[in-house]
Amino acid sequence: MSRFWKPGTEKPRIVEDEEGGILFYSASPSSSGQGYESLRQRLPAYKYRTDILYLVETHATTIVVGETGSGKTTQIPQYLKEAGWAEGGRMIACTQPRRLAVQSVASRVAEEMGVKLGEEVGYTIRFEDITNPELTRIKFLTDGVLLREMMDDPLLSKYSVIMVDEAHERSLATDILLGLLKKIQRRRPELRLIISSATIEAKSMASFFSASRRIHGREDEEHGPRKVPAILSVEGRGFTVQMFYSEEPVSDYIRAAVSTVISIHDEERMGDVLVFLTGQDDIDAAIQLLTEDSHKRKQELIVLPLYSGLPRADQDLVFSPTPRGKRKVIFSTNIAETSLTLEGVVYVVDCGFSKQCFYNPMTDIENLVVAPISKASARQRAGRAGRVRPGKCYRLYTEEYFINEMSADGIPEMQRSNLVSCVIQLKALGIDNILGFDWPASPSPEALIRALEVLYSLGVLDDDAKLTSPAGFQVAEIPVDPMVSKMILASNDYGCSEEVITIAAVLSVQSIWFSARGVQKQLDEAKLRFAAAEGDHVTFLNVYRGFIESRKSSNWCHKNHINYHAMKKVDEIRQQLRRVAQRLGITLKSCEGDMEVVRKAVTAGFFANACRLEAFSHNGLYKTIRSSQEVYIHPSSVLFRVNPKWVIFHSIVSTDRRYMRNVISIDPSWLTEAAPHFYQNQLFNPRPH
DNA sequence: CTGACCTGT
Repeated sequence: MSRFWKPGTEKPRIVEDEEGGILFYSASPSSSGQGYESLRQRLPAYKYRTDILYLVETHATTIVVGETGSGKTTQIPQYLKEAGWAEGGRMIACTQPRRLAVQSVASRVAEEMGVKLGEEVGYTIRFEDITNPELTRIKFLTDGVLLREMMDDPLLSKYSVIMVDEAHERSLATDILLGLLKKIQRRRPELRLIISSATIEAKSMASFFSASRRIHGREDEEHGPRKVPAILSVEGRGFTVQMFYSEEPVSDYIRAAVSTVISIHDEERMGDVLVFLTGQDDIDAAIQLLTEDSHKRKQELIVLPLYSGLPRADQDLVFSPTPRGKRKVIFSTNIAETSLTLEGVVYVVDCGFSKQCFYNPMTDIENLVVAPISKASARQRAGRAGRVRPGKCYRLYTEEYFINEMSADGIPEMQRSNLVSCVIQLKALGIDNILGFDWPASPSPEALIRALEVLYSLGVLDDDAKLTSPAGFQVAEIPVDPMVSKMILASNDYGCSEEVITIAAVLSVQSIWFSARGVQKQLDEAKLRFAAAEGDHVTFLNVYRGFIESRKSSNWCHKNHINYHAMKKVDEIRQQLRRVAQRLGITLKSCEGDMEVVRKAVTAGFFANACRLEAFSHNGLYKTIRSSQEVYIHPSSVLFRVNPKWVIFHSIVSTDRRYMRNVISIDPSWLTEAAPHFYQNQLFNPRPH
């Protein structure tokens, strides 16, 4: 059982742990915080309490290397508060990359302190602000929310200490935040930073925060904290994990994973198995193989898939306790690497790959590809076997490959993403020299220049690459992709903001359609009930109207193959966008069914994604106007096989062909109307056919 | 004639 549970006392319950994963803690002893004192003192972090406080006092930046179960996330903010860092109206902030982690860590800390959540201890995530400006002293928040807060308070002046947790994950928001915090430190020497990171990244974090691009010798060494970061290592509470490697390279990792599971089951003592694969297809194939191969063992195995697209009820199955005499086998994507922690896992099988998204600034296309993982990822996966008792990890690659060929770290998201949103955020914070910005991991100049070009073409940046007023500031203010923001701004001129905000909300979620194996046909039929001749964006409006008319019924969604949770999110985003739009002076107005103005507003944001059907094309070949790239309408679009002459797409997925997803038909004259500078006269030049 | 790794404002 879990290390926090005293057998025979109370039943364990599930809450998030400090890695943002799920772990069994003992049930709360009572409503008072008294009972936590001894529990807190047994955490590894407690031994370092004095050291942590001393280092934070004397150093501008402290890097805490803390492994699983060290208690750093829940304890350090409390130590800081106890030492007086939250006095005089100041606050202690602690950021997390994920919403769930923010909520659970905040409620855990409130419980330990014996205070009501939302008073002394609070949290803020999108759509949810559980803080009290008068009372809150310790605030947990996503790093994305803290970035948004900077737009109102660029120096984050209400915080005395900012702890950035899980910095080794190198998410886009974390890296932007780190770059900006380094800048803030120069203006606010009294501010303290705590960066929490895994071992591998600690040194690069330290050198990032020590290196100064300013003139040396200016620093005032007699007063204030030391500028060179301190590094403190706190041991974790993970159990040892024994490693096993393939003797030879594996050609079919799905088959290898399944046979490894079978031999674990036949030869090893009880304990659940977690298998890391790359995606839904892998997982379905592996489960099919295993159930075919192991019908004899059927009564003993509970085989479950786990990926984010799975309905919530199916996801919850993996958390139910394994009955006595049975063994759970979970086939999972990367979701189990950082986002969720499964209790009871003793054996991990690691295929050595994951799906990763790479952005190509030359083609402006994102590619989702199966790629080898890094050593850091492999260690993280292996560590999932050592939370309950000593575990075993089976790597489906050779030890030689691990040592000599696997790269130490993954490529930070910053270096493989479209940077349009990132650049506009920095511009809104007054960072003029984007190319010279001091990033924790510099993105390629090509990606930055592409982002600047896109923003310039949207009229968001002027000739001096400064944010335009008011358009640039308005686009930065709306919490969606800049092209979507631009579309919302344009909707004000066309008198269709209600419709366009709904479309913007739908475009901001993964997919509103519910797709599962074997029901594609029913899904296609359901789609036809909502399909609009103008294209997918107008179809979304029909779906949303139906959802509202059904009074947001989950049953209605189910019957129409629509993802209820996605629609709830659409509704929340829509409400947020309406509030922001009103604040920016946009009139909320419906065009009452005039879809031409809606399509014009879409064009105003997405003119750069215009395509023309090739003359005499029999297979639906389009070419983009901007760069003559060959593209096709995705079969999931309502315009598939309709093939209007002129279309605009929202995004491209690249497989063997490049497919446009979410397509709307337009009139080419709207392009020159929306972006004369962008198209000039290239549209109507006759081309030889 | 077919795609959805994971996050976040």
